[in-house]
Amino acid sequence: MNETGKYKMNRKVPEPTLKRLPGYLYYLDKVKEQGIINISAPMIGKDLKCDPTQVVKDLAVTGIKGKPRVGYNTYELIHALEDYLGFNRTNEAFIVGAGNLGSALMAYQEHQSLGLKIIAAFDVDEKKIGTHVGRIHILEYNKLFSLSNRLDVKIGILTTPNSVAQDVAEDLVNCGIKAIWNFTSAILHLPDDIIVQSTSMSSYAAVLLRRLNDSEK
Amino acid sequence: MNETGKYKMNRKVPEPTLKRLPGYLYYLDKVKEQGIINISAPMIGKDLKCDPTQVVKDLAVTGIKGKPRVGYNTYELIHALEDYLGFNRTNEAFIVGAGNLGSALMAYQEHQSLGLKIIAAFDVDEKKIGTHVGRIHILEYNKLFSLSNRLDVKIGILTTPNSVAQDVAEDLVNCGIKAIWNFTSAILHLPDDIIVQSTSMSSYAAVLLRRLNDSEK
DNA sequence: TAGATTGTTAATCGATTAACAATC
DNA sequence: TAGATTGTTAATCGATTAACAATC
Repeated sequence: MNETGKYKMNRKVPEPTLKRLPGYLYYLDKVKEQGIINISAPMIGKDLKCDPTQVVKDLAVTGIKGKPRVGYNTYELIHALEDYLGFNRTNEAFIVGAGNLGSALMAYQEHQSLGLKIIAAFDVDEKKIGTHVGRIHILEYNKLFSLSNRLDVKIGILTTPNSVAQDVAEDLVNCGIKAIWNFTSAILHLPDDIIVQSTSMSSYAAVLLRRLNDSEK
Repeated sequence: MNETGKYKMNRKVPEPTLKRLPGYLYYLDKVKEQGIINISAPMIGKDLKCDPTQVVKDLAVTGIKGKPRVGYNTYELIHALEDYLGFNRTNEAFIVGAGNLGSALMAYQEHQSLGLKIIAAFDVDEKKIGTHVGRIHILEYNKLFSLSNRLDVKIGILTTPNSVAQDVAEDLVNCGIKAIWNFTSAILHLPDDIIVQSTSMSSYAAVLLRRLNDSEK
């Protein structure tokens, strides 16, 4: 069968590749600012400390074509990456749990460059309800249901205490959320078609601390 | 040659394994609370949605022994994991950059269960210097050098703007820091013996957004 | 004892790296 | 043209999964 569609294929793009793509984007923005029009994979590889062949393979998933002996057009490459990752669209999200981490994510400016737009936050804490972080209002948790009825938000960011994570996740799914960015330690049991991306601080701490202890022998 | 030392070996433990270990720990704490004394790998695998063989292999890195037909002693297993990961020690850290993300990490209670103790924060913003988040004081950036002379802190948490990340990282290394937890998007170029753990929010966003778009076909 | 589970060794799977032909 | 770089196909490497013997 022939390859169709905007992007190269439907063969699932490996997660390690996807995780590397924003790194290229960040790097290319700096390259662009320096006025470099064409950039080659070996050059990118050198600056980013990774294999040039891998750079070629990674960039290929966006469908962009490079020119032998020249490299890739910086602008085209940036555009292709942003388009492929969805960073140039507006991806609306709800956030549940307006504690320390939740508030930080609300205030975190960089989300905007990812096209992530947090349109409302929810919490059960009376003291937080009615307040806001930046332009994002913190609403009563129960409002989640009525608000999701009127809007078509697909992404939910979960920054609640671990103990209520599963219940809240289920509520989010019932509200039509298709993807959950889970910052809790809870393992979520949800329908298979729901995309769950877990970002566990403790996983990173584990690697860091263990490697540190290894190095101290 | 014979295997020596407290832990099973010096064959490098795979990063995916290390990343999974805190998940077991979180799960086992809940199991312990339920009064379950012995827990088997197939049981853990079922609850955590992963392969039981993988559970066995993962847990083996801590050096703990299970009993056929019985499983592992819950308490011993928790202790072995905490010990292996260094979560039951006090791992002192500096944090540089007291913006939104930095402040959130300072306030984030869960770090304590990882044995991570942020003992001071540094920033160049006059308005922040002298204030504190929780019990952590925000000091003038230049104090980093004198303070690191008196203390023996090995971990630096980097939550500065991207533009100064490399410079600050170099300063940290000059101050005797051995491991850097990098929350910026910058690629750090540091001596090979320095452990760098990069936690990039945009990598997670990339995977989430791309998978979401894939699922919408 | 019988049988479930550990723990090790082998097979598979997937990602990275290498090789090389195509091309500008 | 000559040569650097892309892009594809093959080889390697490493992690996951399967198979099975040991054991309680």
